Amino acid sequence: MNYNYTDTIEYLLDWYDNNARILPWRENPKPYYVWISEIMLQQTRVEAVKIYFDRFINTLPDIKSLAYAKEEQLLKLWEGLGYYNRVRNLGKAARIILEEYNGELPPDYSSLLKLPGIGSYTAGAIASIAFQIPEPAVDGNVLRVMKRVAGSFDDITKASIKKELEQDIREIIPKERPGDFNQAIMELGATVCIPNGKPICMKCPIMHLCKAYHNKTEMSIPVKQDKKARKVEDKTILVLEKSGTYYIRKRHNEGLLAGLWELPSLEGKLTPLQLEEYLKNQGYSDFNYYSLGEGKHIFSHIEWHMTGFYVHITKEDKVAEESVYNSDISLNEAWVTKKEIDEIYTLPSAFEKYRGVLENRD
DNA sequence: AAGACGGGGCC
DNA sequence: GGCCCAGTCTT
Repeated sequence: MNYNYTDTIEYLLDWYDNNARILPWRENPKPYYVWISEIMLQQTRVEAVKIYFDRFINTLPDIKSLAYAKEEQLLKLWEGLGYYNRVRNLGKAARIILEEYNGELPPDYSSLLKLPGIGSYTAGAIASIAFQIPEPAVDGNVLRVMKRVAGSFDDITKASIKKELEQDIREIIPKERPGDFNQAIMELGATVCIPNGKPICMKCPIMHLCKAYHNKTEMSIPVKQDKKARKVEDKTILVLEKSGTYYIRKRHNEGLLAGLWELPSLEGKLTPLQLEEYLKNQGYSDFNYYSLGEGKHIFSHIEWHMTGFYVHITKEDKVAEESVYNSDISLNEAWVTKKEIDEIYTLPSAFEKYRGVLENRD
């Protein structure tokens, strides 16, 4: 397939020189900064990443500090960004880099690709941007822009289509400014050849050679296979309060929000009567409660429909005290203050609505 | 090849 | 309410 790549390069780089946004990780593109920013940017918008990036590199300024950071701290720095395995993989990769690469990111594509959390896109991005190695960095932007330019109705959700485009770009990527070339296409995709709504073709430096523009098919490209509907789950979220502390517990180590903390969330939508029964079973003998109303949180593949209750505990059975005390050793649950939740524990955004009612004591 | 994995902004 | 974002990993 002919994308008129050679012509494209000149226009693209020239446009990039005049239109690149000023971004924190662009000011000093050292490998560590490029790496952190690229991991954060996976499936995440530039605007959301900015604040997280600055805080992260100020707290953990180099690979060594990242390698030695505790998982609790890493998760806290990532709280609200989502896809939490990204930051766990960052830590793992940092330790591999210390052991196997003398503490420096390896300046070659295949070594980068082997590190946890780094796939073909990120390996290409780091190689080209941080090390000026001519490797492609094909993300959603690049797929969209290139398929529009080519006027192609290929289904971009297919892995084979992405691989093919990577190979095509590998053959024409300029040796001089490979990182700027990759970033130019992404920048074009993010600001001109946009995903939602109508692309601003009049501002595009390569509109004269864009087949989709010529054929007026820009709104029909890229083609993506339909994804299946989300599963809906009913949940009951509890804010259990006892002498100014709140009950939180650690989620299962596998699956959604693995290993993060949560306000107790029960399967299904409990009625007040069922709630009282549950609380008594838990050993709470005296309490009062009120409804916190409905809430909804949408994940990529699941939708939580929640109902919440605020429960003030005034008395609990000896048995319960005992069991809480015993299981406390596992560190899987805790009664903590709002301040401690804010500063130490990672509570994902799904609980935001109910987290909002927590108050500091005194 | 398909599904799991977060969260938020824009239309 | 749906789409999709500077994707990767697992099954």
